[in-house]
Amino acid sequence: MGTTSKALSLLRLFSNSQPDIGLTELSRQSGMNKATVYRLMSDLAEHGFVEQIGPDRLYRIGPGVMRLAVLREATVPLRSIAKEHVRALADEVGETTHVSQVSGDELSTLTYAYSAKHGTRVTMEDAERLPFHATSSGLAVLTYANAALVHSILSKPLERRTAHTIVDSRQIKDEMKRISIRGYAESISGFEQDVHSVAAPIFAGGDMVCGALAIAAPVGRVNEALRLKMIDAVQNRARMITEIMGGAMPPSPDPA
Amino acid sequence: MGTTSKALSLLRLFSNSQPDIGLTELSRQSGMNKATVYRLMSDLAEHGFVEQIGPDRLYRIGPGVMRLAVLREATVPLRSIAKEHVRALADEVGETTHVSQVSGDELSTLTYAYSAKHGTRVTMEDAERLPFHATSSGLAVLTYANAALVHSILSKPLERRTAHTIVDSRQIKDEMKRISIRGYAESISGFEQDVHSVAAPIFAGGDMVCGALAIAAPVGRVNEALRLKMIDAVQNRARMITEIMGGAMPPSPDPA
DNA sequence: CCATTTCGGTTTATTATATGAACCAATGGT
DNA sequence: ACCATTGGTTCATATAATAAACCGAAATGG
Repeated sequence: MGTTSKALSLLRLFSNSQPDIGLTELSRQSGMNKATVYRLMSDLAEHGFVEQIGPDRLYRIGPGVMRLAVLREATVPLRSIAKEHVRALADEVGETTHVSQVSGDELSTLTYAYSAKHGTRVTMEDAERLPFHATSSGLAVLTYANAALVHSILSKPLERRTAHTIVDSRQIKDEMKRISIRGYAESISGFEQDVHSVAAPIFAGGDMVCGALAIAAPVGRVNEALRLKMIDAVQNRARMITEIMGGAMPPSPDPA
Repeated sequence: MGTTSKALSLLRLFSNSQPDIGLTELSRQSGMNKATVYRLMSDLAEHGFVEQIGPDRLYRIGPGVMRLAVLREATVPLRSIAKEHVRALADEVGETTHVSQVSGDELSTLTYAYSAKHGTRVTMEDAERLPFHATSSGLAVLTYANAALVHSILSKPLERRTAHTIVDSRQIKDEMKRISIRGYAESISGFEQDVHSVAAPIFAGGDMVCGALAIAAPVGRVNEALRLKMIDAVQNRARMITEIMGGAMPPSPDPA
């Protein structure tokens, strides 16, 4: 692996549940030598991608990424657009909504919104990585993704998250065919127990899938009426976002 | 220079006025060999920091930075907080406002807001880099920055942006002393002709300066009444943001 | 319509750079 | 008082980065 890739892969270790990481811990989790990690992190820090805080010199994501993010949003304003629609959709349906975004072979939460309608709700986490095979968002994206991404995901063993997680790649492919016909993906307790979610793909810049819009509700609350409402609403909103992003839904999926 | 630093420095070439850059152009502007740039950009693309678009394969900032940005905001929510206050301040004063953020030895625009009160206004640019010596925001930050940053900025020659730009480091230091006493910085046509701006520092995590809040108005509109209003409002808002960010304004600046 | 330039990308011998084991000094818990 | 752990440093070794030349394709222009 190239040195640059090593440095960038260190950034992947940071997450919402692990926002601050020490030098030794980074070395452990990355499998790289401590001296190597030290130098790489110093390089990253020099450019503001990470910063060190506190007396124990833990690293965290730095201010430098914000400039790039503002720049990104200036050209591809997916997050700011998603924020509005995620809010509107949550109010409309009365359940938790979120938009996730593809980057390489990762799918992660961009923004989400809760509804005040019910006391119980599905809760979300910032910048959470979503597995493609176990979430409705992931399946929605995978269905319209290029063959390279599909292969990259399905060739590795699929993690069993719950008793309901589909971990057989053949079954996933069958499901993808159904999704391409219906136009939406559905997952019942496949990722988190007692979460029922539906999702629709978002396209940008031609017919390239760039993410997904999803609604997630507690399983017990999803009767057939709510389910149909969720499916209808998520598809409509996803179409709206796609249109604003200058994208187009492919009329029929790649039959290959 | 380390390989990682080279790769990251390539990202600095992207800006609002130059969001898409080709391989050869990157090579030219960075002074690095084309093959080197190619490999570095490939590494960056692999991690979603850049992506290639269109038939001419131009590079632009990729989706990967958004995940990091969301993560950053989850721990240091400067931008989301700034957004609200920048909006409120613009409405309050009737002029353009913005918050900028320090990253390493760079200061760049995080967010800004316009007021609809007047037909003419100072316009801003996303993710714009602001020179420390020629803007009120820059001077506000520099005044409370650590000695290393001050030296790093003032030891290099200072670019003359307009006829009014102060380019003598001794004069800058004198001005910094005055700023530390007054609590705000002021710049009249130092960066852009006919722009009068005032700024106050923002602190976070102790007494570390992390950015600045500023108001900018056309020179012709700034009578003494408006000027005093701007100064008062910008300081109040900056204090509010600092408080929310868990920061503290140092009672008296480093006398060194 | 052919010649030229420019583009993104690739190859390969050379060389500069990254690496990792061992080693500090400092801190904190037992 | 001791041991374990932390962040950080050193330096010989080996690996990975580099730069010039090259390629095919697509514009450019006379």
